[in-house]
Amino acid sequence: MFKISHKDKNARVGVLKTAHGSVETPFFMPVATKATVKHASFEDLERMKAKVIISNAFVLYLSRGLDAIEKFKGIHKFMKFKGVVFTDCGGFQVLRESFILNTDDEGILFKSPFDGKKILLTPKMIMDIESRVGSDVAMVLDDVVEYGGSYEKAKGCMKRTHKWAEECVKAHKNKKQLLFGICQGGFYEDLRKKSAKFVNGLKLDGMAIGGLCLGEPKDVMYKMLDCSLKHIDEEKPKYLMGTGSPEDLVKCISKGVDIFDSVFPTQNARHGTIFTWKGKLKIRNSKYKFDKKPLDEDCDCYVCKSFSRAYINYLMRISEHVYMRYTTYHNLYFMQRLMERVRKSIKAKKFSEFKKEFLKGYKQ
RNA sequence: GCGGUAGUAGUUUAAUGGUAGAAUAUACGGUUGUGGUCCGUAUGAAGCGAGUUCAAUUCUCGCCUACCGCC
Repeated sequence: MFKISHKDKNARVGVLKTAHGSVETPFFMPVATKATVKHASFEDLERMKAKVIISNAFVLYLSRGLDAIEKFKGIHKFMKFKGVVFTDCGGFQVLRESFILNTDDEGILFKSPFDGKKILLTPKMIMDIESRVGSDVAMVLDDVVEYGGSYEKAKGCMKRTHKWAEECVKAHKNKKQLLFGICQGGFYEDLRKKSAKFVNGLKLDGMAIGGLCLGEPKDVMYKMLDCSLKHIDEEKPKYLMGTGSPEDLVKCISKGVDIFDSVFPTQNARHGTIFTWKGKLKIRNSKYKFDKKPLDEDCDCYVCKSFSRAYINYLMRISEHVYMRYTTYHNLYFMQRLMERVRKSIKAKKFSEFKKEFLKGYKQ
């Protein structure tokens, strides 16, 4: 399932083997919650060589996409996506106030944003849904606590997360599908340790660290990440959920993280923040009004080859929404190339140099 | 020429005899397991002149401008 091929200190390159092909880690997954990456066609994803995406099984279920997906014998054929698909479980949606009604030990009671119906999501149920979606990697149901939540609350969520993880392992029957666990623990060191140890002990194909990047200061996030990573077996694939800024990825990879997903690159793209090898560029700013340069001078994506900053700036100012397609494409392309360079440098045992140089050049 | 109506941020507008509110535009930030194309902060306004009044963007008059009607 997962094999580490190269190591450079804590950073590593590995291969994750799934029902729809093998992919090299570290990698970044664009988010396709509702079976599409916003403003990116699958042709676009193929062209930028994004081989893994993550969808949300629970949202697919709520949006009544499941019947059609089953008719197509799985989400890959439904979306016409040739790569690997992860599915998230809906646990993160507890942080959306308009979405959640209540949580107890049995599961999470949601109010569907699509039709207002009440739905109790249980571990068993999400395993069934994820299996029907037919993703390559399913995530267990977890209970996330917000930043600032009390120790007692974080502890309660953690215990629930553990109980549900056991139930998911029991309910998971799909042999073609890998199952990843998620550890929690809020922002308390002892809980992080406890949770990582517990979930690490279950029969799972990979380990995710959840509940981070929720608005906490960076030093807190890295501290909590360290606490979790320390208690996860080295040979397991390690997935940090929800983190997606270029600097964070490079830093987290140096700590041994293999897999990432986040809306950060796509959301920033829609809001006009462009990732470049020299750092963030806010394409709406007036200084780009007449700029003939490409979005990123060091990028060879088709957007950078075709269009000027002035043009994208203009499209955004007049709300011609096609700019989102261009900026989304560029940011995701950037993430893919970043991961390529990371893997290459680890293989050459030059990751720390790469990291140092990248972070030096990448201005906030 | 006569009569009517209206003049408030760049634009569209609100309220008011006493601190002129918003939307949009502009400027700059933010965004991290997607409730979206979002959010935050800042800049920015009474056509001109006179009168009444302690105080006028507000009431009165004149001028100017725009629109409408009439000759």
